[in-house]
Amino acid sequence: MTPDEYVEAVLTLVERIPPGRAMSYGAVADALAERSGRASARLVGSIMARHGGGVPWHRVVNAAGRLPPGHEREARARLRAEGCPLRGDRVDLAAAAWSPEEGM
DNA sequence: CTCTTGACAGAGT
DNA sequence: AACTCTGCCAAGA
Repeated sequence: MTPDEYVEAVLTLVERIPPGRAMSYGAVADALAERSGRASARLVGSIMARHGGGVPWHRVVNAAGRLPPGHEREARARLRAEGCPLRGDRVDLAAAAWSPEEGM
C-alpha cells in the first residue's frame, strides 16, 4: 500500500464515522493496520492536519478526547451541534466511540 | 544519510 | 488533573 493510498484509506474511514460519534487517531490507525500493515497514531494525525479538510475531521480526536490544537472552538461547536457526548471541552469517548464494524 | 518535527499514546511525576 | 518524558514512525530540511 502506497502512502497516497494510505491517506485515501484514512480519509475514507473518517468519512464513515456517523454524526455524534467519534474515533481517536490511534483507533483509526488501528482499524487500518490490518489493511495497511502499519499503525501509527502520529501518522494519522499528520494526515488529518494536511489532508483533513473535506472530511468530518472533528469526529477524530486524541485518546483523551481532546480536540485538535487550534481548532478546538470549531470542533466543539460542530460536535455540540451533532449531539456528540461531550465532557467539558473533551469528547466522552466512552460514549461516543465508534468502530467500522458498527457502521456496515 | 542524519536530525528534527508532529491534529499521538501511555506511563510516570 | 495538568505536565513531562519516552516510544513511535513517516515526512521534511
